[in-house]
Amino acid sequence: MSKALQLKTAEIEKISHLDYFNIAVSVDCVIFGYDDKELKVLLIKSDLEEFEGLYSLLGDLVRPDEDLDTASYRILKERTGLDDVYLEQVHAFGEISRHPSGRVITIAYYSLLDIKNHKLKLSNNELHWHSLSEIKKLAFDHKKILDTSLRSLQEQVMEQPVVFNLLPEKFSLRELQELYESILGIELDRRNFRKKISVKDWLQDLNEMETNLSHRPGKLYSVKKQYQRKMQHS
Amino acid sequence: MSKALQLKTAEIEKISHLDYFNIAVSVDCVIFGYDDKELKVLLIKSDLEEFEGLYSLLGDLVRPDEDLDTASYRILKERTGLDDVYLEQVHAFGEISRHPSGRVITIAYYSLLDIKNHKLKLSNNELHWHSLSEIKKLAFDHKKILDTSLRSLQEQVMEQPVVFNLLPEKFSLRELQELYESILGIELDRRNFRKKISVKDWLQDLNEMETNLSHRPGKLYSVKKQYQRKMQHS
DNA sequence: TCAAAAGTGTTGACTTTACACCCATGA
DNA sequence: TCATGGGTGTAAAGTCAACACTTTTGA
Repeated sequence: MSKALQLKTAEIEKISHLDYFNIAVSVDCVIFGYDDKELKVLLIKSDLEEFEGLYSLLGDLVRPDEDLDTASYRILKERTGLDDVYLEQVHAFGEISRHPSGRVITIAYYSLLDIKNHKLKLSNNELHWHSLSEIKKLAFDHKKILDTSLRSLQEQVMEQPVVFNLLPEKFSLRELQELYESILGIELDRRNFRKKISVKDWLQDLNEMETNLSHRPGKLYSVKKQYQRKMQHS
Repeated sequence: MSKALQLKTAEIEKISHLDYFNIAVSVDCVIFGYDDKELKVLLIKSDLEEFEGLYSLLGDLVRPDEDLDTASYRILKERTGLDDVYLEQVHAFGEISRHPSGRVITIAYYSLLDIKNHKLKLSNNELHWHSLSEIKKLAFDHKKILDTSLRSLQEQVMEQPVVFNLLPEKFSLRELQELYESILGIELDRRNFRKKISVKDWLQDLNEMETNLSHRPGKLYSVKKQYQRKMQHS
C-alpha cells in the first residue's frame, strides 16, 4: 500500500521514514442527541488508567483503507448501529501530548441524531447520553473538541437545515423552537421564531396535528425532502 | 515516543499496529498574497512524475514532535523565511488515493501575507505567486484544498480583522476596498464599504496621507494593535 | 484646467425586535 | 371553566442598498 513518500523537502532525509509513520490518525465523533428538551452527547467511559472515571467521545483509529468520512461513519455504525446520520467535519486536533499512549492526531466530526427514534443498541456497552450542561471534564482533549463542535453547530444552525436530524420525522414548531433554544442556549420569541423559520422554506406542512396532549395540539411538520441531509455533502 | 495504542475497540486487534502507522500526516499551506490588485497564492512546481508540469501547495509531513500549528509555521518559515504570519486551519483532507506515493492525510491551513512587504527569499527555488483566476488545475487534490480555503477566507473576511495581513502596515481605504473586492470577487460601493468598515472599529487613523500620487491622496490607516493577529488564536 | 480619485448623506426597502390577545383542547 | 400552549400582526428601530456631487492633488 504505502511506498516511501517522496515529498520535496531538504529536511526529510534527516529523519527516517519510520518516524513519520509513528503518528496515528483517529476520528472522534461528537454525537449530539436531543431528548427531554435537552441537548446531549453520547459518551463512553474511558478505559485508560490516566483517565479513570472520566468519559470520552467515541473515536477510533482511521484504517489505512478508509477515508476520513468513511471512518466516522464506521465509528457511528459500530457504536450505535446507525448509518443514516448526518456527519460534519469540524476540526483537526494535533497537540503532541493529547493522547497519553502516543502521538495521535484526531479529526473531529459532529453528528446529529434523534435519541428517542433511534433506539440504539446501548444495552450491553458503556455508552450513555450526557446532558451538555453537566459535562465539566472529559478524557483527552475531548472537552475542547466538544466545545469547538458545539460552537460549530451553533454557527450552522440558522444557516443550514441540519437540526431536523435531532428530531423525529414529524414535529411541531414548539418542539423545533425548544431544540433551537437548547442548541443556542438562549430563549427565542415564538412569533419571531416562526417568521424566521417560515422564510427559510425548509418545512413541509403535513396537515396533521399533535395528539394525546392536554392542551391545544399544534400542527405537525417535517423537513422537505430536498433538505434531508442524512449523508454529508461538502 | 509512541508506545502501542490502547484505544478501546473490539476491531482494533484484528489489524496490526503497524498498519495504523502506515498513514502519514501532512500539512498543506495555502499562502495567499495580494499584489497588483490581485489575490495570489504561492505555489511550487510538483516534482512527482505523476504531476509533471503541475503546481502544488507548500506542504510537508508533520513531524512526530511538532503539533499541527507548529508544522504549518515551520513550513512557512522554511519556504518563505517568514514567521510573523497569520495562519488558520481550514479542513482535513483524507481521501485514500489523494497522494500517489501512499496514504497521506493532510490538514490544510491558509495564510495571509503582503507580497511587496515580505520580500521572500524566492530566488533560488521554484516558488512563484500565481493569480487565483489563472489556476485551473493543481497537483494532488490541491485545487480542491485551494477552493475550500478561499471559501473559508471569504466567510471570515467581514467577520474578523484578518485581511490586514495582506496589506502593508499603512494603507488607504481604497486599497482596503480593492482587497476586499479581490477576495470576494465582487464590486463594492465605496460609501457603503466605508460605513461598514468604520462600524467595525478595526482601523487606526494615522493622520497621514498617501504621497506620490497624481490625484488627491487618501488618508492612511493601520489596523489597531489589539486586532493585529499575526499569531493564531482559536 | 483637466484627470483622477477622495470624501461624504439621504432615502426607501428590508429585516429584526418587542410585544398581547384570542383560540382549541383535555382534564 | 380552567390550564396549557397554539396561533397570529403591527409598529418602531435598525440595517442595507442605491445613488451624485464637491474637493484635492499633480500633471
